[in-house]
Amino acid sequence: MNQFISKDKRTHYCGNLSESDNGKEVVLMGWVHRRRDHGGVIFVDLRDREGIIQIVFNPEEGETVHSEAHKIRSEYVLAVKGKVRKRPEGMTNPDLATGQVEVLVSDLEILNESKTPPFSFDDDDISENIRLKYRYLDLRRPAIQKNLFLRSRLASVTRRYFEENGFIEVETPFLTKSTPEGARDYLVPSRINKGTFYALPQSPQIFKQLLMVSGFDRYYQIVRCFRDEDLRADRQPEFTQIDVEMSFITEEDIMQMMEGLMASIFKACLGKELALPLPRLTYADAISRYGKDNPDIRFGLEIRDITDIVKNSGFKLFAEVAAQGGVIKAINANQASRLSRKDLDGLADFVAIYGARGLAWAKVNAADWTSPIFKFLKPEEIKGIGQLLNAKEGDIIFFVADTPKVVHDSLGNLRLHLARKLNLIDPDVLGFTWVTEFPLMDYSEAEKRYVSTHHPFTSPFLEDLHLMTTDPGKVRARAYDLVLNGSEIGGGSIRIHRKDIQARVFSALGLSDEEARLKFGFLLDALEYGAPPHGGLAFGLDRLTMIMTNAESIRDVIAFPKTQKAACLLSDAPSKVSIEQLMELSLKIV
RNA sequence: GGGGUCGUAGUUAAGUUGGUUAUAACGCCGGCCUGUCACGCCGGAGGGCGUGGGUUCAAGUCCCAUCGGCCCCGCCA
Repeated sequence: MNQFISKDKRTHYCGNLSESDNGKEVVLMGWVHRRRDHGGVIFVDLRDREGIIQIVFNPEEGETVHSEAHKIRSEYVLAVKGKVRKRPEGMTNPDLATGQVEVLVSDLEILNESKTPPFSFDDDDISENIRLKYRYLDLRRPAIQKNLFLRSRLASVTRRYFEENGFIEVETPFLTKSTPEGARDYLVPSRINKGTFYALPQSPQIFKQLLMVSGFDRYYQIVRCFRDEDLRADRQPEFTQIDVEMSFITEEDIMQMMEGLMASIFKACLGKELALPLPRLTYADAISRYGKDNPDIRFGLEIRDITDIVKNSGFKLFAEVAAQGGVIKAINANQASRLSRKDLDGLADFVAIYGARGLAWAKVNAADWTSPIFKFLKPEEIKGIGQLLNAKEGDIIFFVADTPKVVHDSLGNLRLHLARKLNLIDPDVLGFTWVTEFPLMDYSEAEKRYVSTHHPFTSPFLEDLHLMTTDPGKVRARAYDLVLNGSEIGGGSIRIHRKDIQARVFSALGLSDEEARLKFGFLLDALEYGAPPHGGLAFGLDRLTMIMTNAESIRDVIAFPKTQKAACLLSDAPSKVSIEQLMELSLKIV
């Protein structure tokens, strides 16, 4: 035994064999994907990470091997030696990459048996429950392997790009200090310092800024980050960031550098050329035209403001909303008249999710509209709306009247919903856009104060500084997000490097000197020792991989993901710990 | 914190207004078969319906609670 592994080394991957290997003696290792036993000849589809090859056991080639082959079952691990040969005329399999050839086996060793797997590796609709419990089997599926190979390539191209451009990769700590701004932290109790806690980083933000103070000039890191917030199809509690920071630069320099990175990645991973520079939108435009700060620009259906047209409308709701400082906006779903009355009612339910109390609609006919609100509107209003939205016969216009936030949320999401329903998105188009000039701060109703849109170290536009005390919501930030196909794949900013400006921002955020010092003291100290002008950005590696692989869930691009309840079904984490462990940490469960 | 949806053999699903031994396909096991590639043919085993209560003569079907998967709102600087 043990002829294989130690002596007869593997010569080829299964999936790499082709006609050019015809006649070669090869040694293969792999898993039994399927077995077809014809009584005489036995076919086995042998699978490894590169693909599948049909191997043949023929009784005429040796009775011992053939009888051993009878024992083979699904997912057994085999080592075989044999000769590659072209398949006989008419016996090729065009559905298989290696379908022109097969391997006639002369030696077989069953390296390991396998229990019958709990699900089929061909099946696409296995419950995630089962998939995640047996993740090591789920990961045998070629589709998922392909995702992880692309992810690895993406990371590798990224490293090469940054090395070529003079960046240094520096590791920053995972056991660090809790920063109460922003997301919830994952906490780690300190045994040595009882009653105190480390926090796992939500991002290496402060450390990378410190590295700029230290003079490293150009830093990057592919780094895990942690946020203890609720999960979504594109959100995991631990995720990977491509983290970047540069000194002595403006936003133009960063954006250019990052566009180069995107071009390298898409070229190397997907063979796609990007047209640079990438398009740009201001935050204000993104919101007003698309209702979102992560607009999907691959299709139209843009939002139009009709407040001025209908503020004195005979339709009382519009007039009232306008009088109360709300807005009335609309989108034209071109040629959507095939939507049924039932569909339209469904859309009203859809926008209700985002707080809209109603969804008015109008089917555009040659001479008039079919619409519940038609009779309330004056002819000039109908004309004005029709012109602004370029309405043609067969179109359906949708209206929402409410606060700006509700209008933008509901129409922004309705726009996406309709695009999918009406099949308006070309899957081959890459909808890149930068979104710039974010507001520095938003008013938080929950906290009754202004909070940072991005983070408190983001530099304001200097020309907006005078608004800091009078109208903080109007101050623009030197921040920029990169959006791809309606997904925020990265974001960053020019940072504050001057202590006086940092103090003004903290004060606008309602942070006292003491509080600021308590939370970020070490950064503030550092800014006093010759901090260079600097800025950076971070990409979500998982989300980028998701888009590039067309994955529907972030779990499909992460080897061992968590469920929506933040659990790992494979390892059963999180789990209870012993009382001894708790005592050692001086912790008590309340 | 909230809304929605799902949980029935190993897997994927079907199970009408509650009613005899709970279906099917694939998989699995056994037999036959020398060219298939979702091989074919014959035969067989396998679950008591996520869990715990309850209503009822009778519950997979109704009610309550609970656990878990997924999607979404809030949240995610």
